[in-house]
Amino acid sequence: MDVDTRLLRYFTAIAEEGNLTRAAQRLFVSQPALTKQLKHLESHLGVRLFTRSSTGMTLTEAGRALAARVPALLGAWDEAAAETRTAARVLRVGFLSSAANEATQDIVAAFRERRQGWRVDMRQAPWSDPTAGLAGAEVPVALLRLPFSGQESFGVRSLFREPRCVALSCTHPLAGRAEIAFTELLDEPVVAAPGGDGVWRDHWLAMSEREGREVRVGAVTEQPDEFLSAIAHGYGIALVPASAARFYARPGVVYRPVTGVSPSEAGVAWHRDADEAVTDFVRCCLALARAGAEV
Amino acid sequence: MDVDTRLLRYFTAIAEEGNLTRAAQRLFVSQPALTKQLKHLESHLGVRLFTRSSTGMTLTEAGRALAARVPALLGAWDEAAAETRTAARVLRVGFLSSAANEATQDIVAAFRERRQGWRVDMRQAPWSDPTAGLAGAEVPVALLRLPFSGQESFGVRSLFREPRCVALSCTHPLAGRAEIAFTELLDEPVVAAPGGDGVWRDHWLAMSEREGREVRVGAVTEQPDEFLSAIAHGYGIALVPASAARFYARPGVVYRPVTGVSPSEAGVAWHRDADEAVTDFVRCCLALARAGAEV
DNA sequence: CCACGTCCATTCCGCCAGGTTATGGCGACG
DNA sequence: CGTCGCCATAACCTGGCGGAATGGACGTGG
Repeated sequence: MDVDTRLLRYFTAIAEEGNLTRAAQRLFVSQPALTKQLKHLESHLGVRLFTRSSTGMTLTEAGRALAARVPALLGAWDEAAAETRTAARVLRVGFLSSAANEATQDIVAAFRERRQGWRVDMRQAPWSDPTAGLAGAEVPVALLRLPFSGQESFGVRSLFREPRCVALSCTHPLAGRAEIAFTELLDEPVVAAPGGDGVWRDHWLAMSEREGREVRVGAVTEQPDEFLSAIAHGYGIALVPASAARFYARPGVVYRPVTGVSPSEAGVAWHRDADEAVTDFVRCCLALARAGAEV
Repeated sequence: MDVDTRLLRYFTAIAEEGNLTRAAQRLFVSQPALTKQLKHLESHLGVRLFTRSSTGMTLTEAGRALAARVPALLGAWDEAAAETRTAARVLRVGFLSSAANEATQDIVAAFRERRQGWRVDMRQAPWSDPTAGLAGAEVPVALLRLPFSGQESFGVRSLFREPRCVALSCTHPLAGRAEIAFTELLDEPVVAAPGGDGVWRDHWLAMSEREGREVRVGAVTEQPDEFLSAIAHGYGIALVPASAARFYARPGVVYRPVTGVSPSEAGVAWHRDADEAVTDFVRCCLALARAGAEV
């Protein structure tokens, strides 16, 4: 009777992968769940969309007809949603923990100054999505950390750089040191972000500074509070922006400067086909980035 | 995260009614269910779509923007589904119990002759939907009984007429009679179809032949088997097409000719914007209607 | 020819979204 | 000021979704 966008995304994933198992892991669901959903779609349409074989799934004539239509359907929905939000004078902004630091409030204030009567709806994203909702079209613009994979398909501007430091438990042997060389940390277990995103994860694990040394993952966390408690429990250490010392001070957690790792870069990213409000927001970001960089 | 067509239909119903309670009964759900679903949609979009008051719901600016888009979205989906079915060489045909009688098989055969390699997918509709799925766009074409309300918005052709007779329990006092006058039946309880469709229901209750006499409804049924068992149990009598005697003979149920009621008219109806396969099917119906009428 | 790997289907189970009924709060209206 | 209509909330129930484990069909390599 009813079809939702999820079903359509499932369908395209299967079509593109040509393989249920792989499509399932790409969508982060189990293979039986996909089987079942696909059956629903097929019985809803009364049509077989794929021919199954032991080598995989291939689209039928009907499946190809549907596949040709689905992107337009999903696009039309995203567009309608974006237009609705615009009409409500609400700008939804994704962000990653403290992505833009102290500048965030100023950016929002500047935007509300520029667009009287608008509201800014800040949505914090989990670290499993370094695009902060941009990739899933949940937000048209986001404050985040660079680089992230898939960056090329969005508009991206750098806002400022800041050094990275290390977060460790106050009980850690190195906690008393004023400064730590990254080479001293190569064998420490780390508290990492989940997910498979390559560039971004590599940056925070400082893969390029490890020269091939293995990473031992002591814990995986999605959100700041989980992260802090993992650090405090001594499950591992982690590289964080220097500003974390101001934003995430907590008993049991200390932050120490680190030498030998590249700085972190904060940025703003947006969907290419976004509306005027988004470009206004980006302008505000850029205007305030200089001020923020000096903090 | 995901939106389905149901949510959009709910939304338009609320927008059109301007009143949750009425929209709820139009959609055959409870009012709290609508409240909850609407909240989901609003929080998904991060936008208030209606302003609530004790006089009802009125669209906000954002709500109007969405309302302007939704028909196109739903239409695009229906279109994509129709095209997919066409590509699969499947024609889905809605029908109402024995709508086209013996002709049905011949029509299907003729269609398969005309369109080599096509399959016809017959979907039986419940009597709560006299359009046999046409109104909900579940099928592009249907075999049904005329008249039904909303008829003007579809293509409609009459196929044949046949007399109506009365179905009654074999224990009924009149069961032994060879023929019955409708005036003798005015005080009998009847087994009726559910739902509010005016013209169609009135026709089967023979409202215009009752001259204002009240109808007593003894039972309401959705499907032939329910109907037959209701008749057999003596919950009431009912007018049926004369052909029912052939299609629905059953122990405990007798069919008797009735005088004083208009005949029943079988027809084919289709969506105006349907594709070639549908018009082919309609042609087959018309070609075989004459043959069927003589049976 | 068999043993194994791959891929899709099936089964069973826990859980949540979406439904229902009952009830509360609030403004409009007589 | 009582009453009615309308929407929100609470408590509860159930069907469907998703997960883990398993089965079955097919191809492939030793």
